[in-house]
Order: sequence, then C-alpha cells, then structure tokens
Amino acid sequence: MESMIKEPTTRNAINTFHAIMDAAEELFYKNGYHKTTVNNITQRAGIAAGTFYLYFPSKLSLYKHLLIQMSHDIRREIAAHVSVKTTRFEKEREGIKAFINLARRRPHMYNIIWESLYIDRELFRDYYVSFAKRYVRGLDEAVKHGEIRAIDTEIVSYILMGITNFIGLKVVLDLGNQNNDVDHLVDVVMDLIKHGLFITTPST
Amino acid sequence: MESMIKEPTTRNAINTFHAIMDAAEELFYKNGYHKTTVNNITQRAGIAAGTFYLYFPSKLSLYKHLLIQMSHDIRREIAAHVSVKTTRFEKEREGIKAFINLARRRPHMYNIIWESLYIDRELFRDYYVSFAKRYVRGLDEAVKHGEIRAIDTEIVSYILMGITNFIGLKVVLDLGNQNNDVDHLVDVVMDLIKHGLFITTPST
DNA sequence: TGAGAAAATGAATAACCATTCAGTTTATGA
DNA sequence: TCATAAACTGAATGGTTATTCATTTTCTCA
Repeated sequence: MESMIKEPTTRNAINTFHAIMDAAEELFYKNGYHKTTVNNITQRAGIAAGTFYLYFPSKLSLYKHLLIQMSHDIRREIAAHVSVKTTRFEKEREGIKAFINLARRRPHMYNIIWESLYIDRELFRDYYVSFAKRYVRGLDEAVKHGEIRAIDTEIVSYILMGITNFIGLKVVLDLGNQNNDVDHLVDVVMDLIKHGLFITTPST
Repeated sequence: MESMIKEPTTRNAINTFHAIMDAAEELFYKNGYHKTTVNNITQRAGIAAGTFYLYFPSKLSLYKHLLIQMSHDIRREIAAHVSVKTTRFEKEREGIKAFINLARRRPHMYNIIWESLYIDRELFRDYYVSFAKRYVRGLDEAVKHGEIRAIDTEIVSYILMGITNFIGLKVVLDLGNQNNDVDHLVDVVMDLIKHGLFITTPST
C-alpha cells in the first residue's frame, strides 16, 4: 500500500530527490515507463545509478510516488478554481477549464495516470473511484439545491470525467484539425451540457 | 506501416495463427503487453517458441495486428447497429449501447487500444483521429438535416467519444457502486445529451 | 580541525526474455 | 510409396537492464 520511500531531510538530499522525480516525470512522459531505464533517469538527474536506490527501493515505487503526487496536484488545482465559484454551472465550467489548462501545462500527468492501468491496475481503479466519489458529492449537493436535475449522479460523474478527459486528450495529443483554444473548447462543452445536443424532441 | 504478417493459408496453419492471436488477446489483457512474454503466449497457444516467428516477425507486430483487427471489429459492430436507425438520436443511442455491450463482451479490446498509447503513440493517434473523422461526418449530416444544433462537431465528437469510453471503462473495471445495467446507463447518457444537466439557465 | 555519519559512486551481478536456427515431424500429391 | 515442401520444435544466444555493494567523497558539529 505504501510506497516505502525514504523521504529526504537535508538540503542536498532534497535536491537529489527532486532531481530524480523531475527526470522521471519527463522521461516517463516522453518514452513511457517501460522504455525508461533507471540509468536513463539517473543520467538525466546527473547522479550515479546507485544513488537512486538511496531514495527509492525500486523503479516501481518511484512510479507510484509520482502518480500519488500528481493526483494530489490535480485535485488541489481543480479544487482551488472550483471552490471560489458559487453556482454549480460556474463550478463545472471552472473545473473543466482548470483540468484542460493543467493538461496543457503538464502533459506528463495525463500520461502517467493512464499508464497506471498497465502498471498497477489497483492504482488506476483507486484514482478514478475516489475522483468519482468526490464528484458525486458535489453533484448531489447541487441536486439538493435545485441547480441540476435529479439524474443518477454517479453515472453523470463518469460522463463528465469522460468529457473532460477526452477534451484533455485532444489537447495533449493535439488531435484533430480545429483549433484547440481552451476558451472555445470550454464554451462548446458547457453549451452542450446546458442545452443538450438535439433540436427537436424525438419520440423515444 | 504494415504489420508484415505472413497470413496463413492451409487449414493447420490457420489454426495455429488463431491460437496465437487468442492467447495473446487473453494475456495482453490480463497482464499487459510488457509483462507478457512470447513464451507465455506460445505456451498458452500450445506451440513451441519458434513457431511464433513463422507467423509474426516480432512481438510488436503481433500487437499491431491485434489492434488493427479489433478496431475493425469495433467499427463494424457499431456501424451494424447504427446503420439500421434513421434518426440521429436513435443512431447515437444504438452506437453507445453497442460500444458498451462490446466492451463488456470483450473487455480485452478496451485495454489493448489504450495501451497503444504506451507502445506506439502513432497507432493510438491514428485510431482516435480516424474514429473522430467518421463521427464528424455523421454529425455534420445530422446538422444539415436539422436534427442537432450547429455546435462545433469536431469537439462534439470528442465529447461523445469521451462519454462512451468512460462509461465503458466503468463497466469494464466495474467501477463505482451503482448497478452497471446497460439499459440504465444508456438511458442516463441519452437523457443528459437530450435535456442537458441544469435546471435553470445561469447568467453566463 | 577532524572523526564519524551521510551521500554518492559506478563497475559488477544476475535475471530476464526476444529471437534464432539446426534439426525433426507432418502433410501432400504424383 | 516416397520425395518434397510445409510446419514445427526447443535449447542456445545475445542483448538489455534492475539492482547491489565495496569504495570514495562530502557534510556536520563538537
């Protein structure tokens, strides 16, 4: 369960520790976990191979530590933007916008989280289950306040995560030929969420 | 670009070929590409290690072949369900439903496509870009027919893919505590797409 | 200042695994 | 039946890479 990291305390050790983390973040993003060797990481961090094992018991533990770190960063970043808004509509808009901006600024995070599906499936599950739980809490609140319709909020949370993640994916991989201007993307998403997609009401 | 597979022609060779593919599909799903060895695959397929290389020049080429195969299967399956419907609403509903059912029936596919992001990023890009292109064509048609509102259809295609994929994810990984009944899931999704999420119109 | 602790080094180790190939078995059809 | 081709075999090879450890350097504070 724990990552068994020996957190450094002295100034120098902290520098080394962060050099390893930064190098790993960069390389895992560029080449993926499996194609990145511990030697690649130590080289880029400017330290010897053995030094790595003063701080991390294994390559996997480094990966786990990085993932947990990032999931905290994401939550904190989104929460910071969402909490200052009052209406659910505004909260939703700012949350999506914060996520997309974060994805653009640190595309590494995006990849590392998804890759966990192939490195440690439990880690991946935990990440999305707990993210969804938090989302549901907010949505339930909004239902209670009469801001959003009383649809199955758990499913809605996955729908909204799916939208945000795929728009983020489009931005990170620069998919498609339209412009990827963040404001335009958010406008389209919010428009759809507000008014729906269809013009007439079908018979179903 | 090509996978350089020597497609088998005789009865026996075809059996061997499929035994390899089936074993690989199963193992890639269960353990991921990197943790699956060629020996694991040949053992499960009941053949010798060397036989593998009569059909595939490398482990990677097998993976690519599998991915291409599956992306065809997905398109075909969805198209079969969508094409018999006439309204865009019905098409959308059946497309989503077909995808979720497929994900449940063959959870392997899901994993293999996403894993390509860490094995061969171009493959992943191609997959979603071409899927989106096809989606946009359908949406543009529906806009022309006055069935859906004239929002940026490229972005909408990523939104809809995101929704479908995350609902599929929930089903495959059995995330969350609500029931994962397909009809219920599809109902909620379509309800949201039709009526939007919010009750009142905010000031934006 | 200097002794002991903390950090760092990097060559060596050991395990793992994709791929090869020389030889064997099985199928085909004349 | 038998000769040729097609399939198959599996031990051996070679390259890669996570991890170790004996040694050296740097830091700390009495």
